[in-house]
Amino acid sequence: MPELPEVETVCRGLAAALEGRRLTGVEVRRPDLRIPFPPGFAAALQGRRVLRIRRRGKYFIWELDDGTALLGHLGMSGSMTIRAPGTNFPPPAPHDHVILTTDDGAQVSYHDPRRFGLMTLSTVAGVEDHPLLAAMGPEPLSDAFTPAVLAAALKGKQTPIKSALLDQGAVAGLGNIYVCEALFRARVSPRRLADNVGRRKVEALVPAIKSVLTEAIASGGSSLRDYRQATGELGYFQHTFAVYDREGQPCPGCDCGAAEGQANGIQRIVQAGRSTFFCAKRQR
DNA sequence: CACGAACCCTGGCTGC
DNA sequence: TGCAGCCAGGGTTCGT
Repeated sequence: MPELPEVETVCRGLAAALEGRRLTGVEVRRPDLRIPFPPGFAAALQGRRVLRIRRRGKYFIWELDDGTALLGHLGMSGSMTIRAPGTNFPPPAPHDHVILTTDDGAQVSYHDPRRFGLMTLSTVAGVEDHPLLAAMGPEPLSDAFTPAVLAAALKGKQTPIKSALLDQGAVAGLGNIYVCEALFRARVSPRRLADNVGRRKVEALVPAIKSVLTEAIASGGSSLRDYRQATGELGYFQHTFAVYDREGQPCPGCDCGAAEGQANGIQRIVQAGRSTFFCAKRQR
């Protein structure tokens, strides 16, 4: 479910509520997420103060006051929800796998029906070198992400650009939705081989990726089925999708498919087992 | 080596 | 109404 904008939105919500707070309760209700919790997981968090919450790609990182880092991923269906101090906390729902309590009486629950998410421990000093993060590509919203850097990542790859951009080692944080949207903005066909994306198209892709991610973050992310911000609010970027999940609808760029009986419009294909949505007329 | 398919798991929707 | 089948925002592993 969550791609970079959703994880960023969740981290901002968590940071506002948790930075400076102490974790007074740690309840692990189900230990078998994608990878098991490490031994001593709950004890390592218990009593620690949260100094900072940040994001790397689709991972969240909590920096604790003893140099421990909590490193986690929301997978496809994970969410983190804050319940403010003073509210009546509902009993744990099915798939609430971790419940944290803070010293000001707030509660944070990690909920993940499909259990593709994970949480593990690292250190603040070494978390960037953790095996889960070490091979990750540049942050797309940083100044380090430039056309030259993207071109180098695509060079020689005989896989479609759609698949290449989903590779977290090329650029961090993109998922199925935002790759489709960025390719549309840059007018690049998802079927074009990565190695055959010319310099001008790479130069269009970089700002397309940056703009779609920036706008999605400003909208609180995209809520399709169960995604929510940490505050419980829905994101609303899904109303802005140009192509994602819009098969058969007119292309918002060239309006093909709008006229009666006209064959064009947004089409859906499958690449590497995932749906791709695009306009074959506008994206080349 | 580099690619795509299969798989991990559950829930929701579609169509018969 | 019931249920089988398919699909889903992620990532890893296995086979070609």
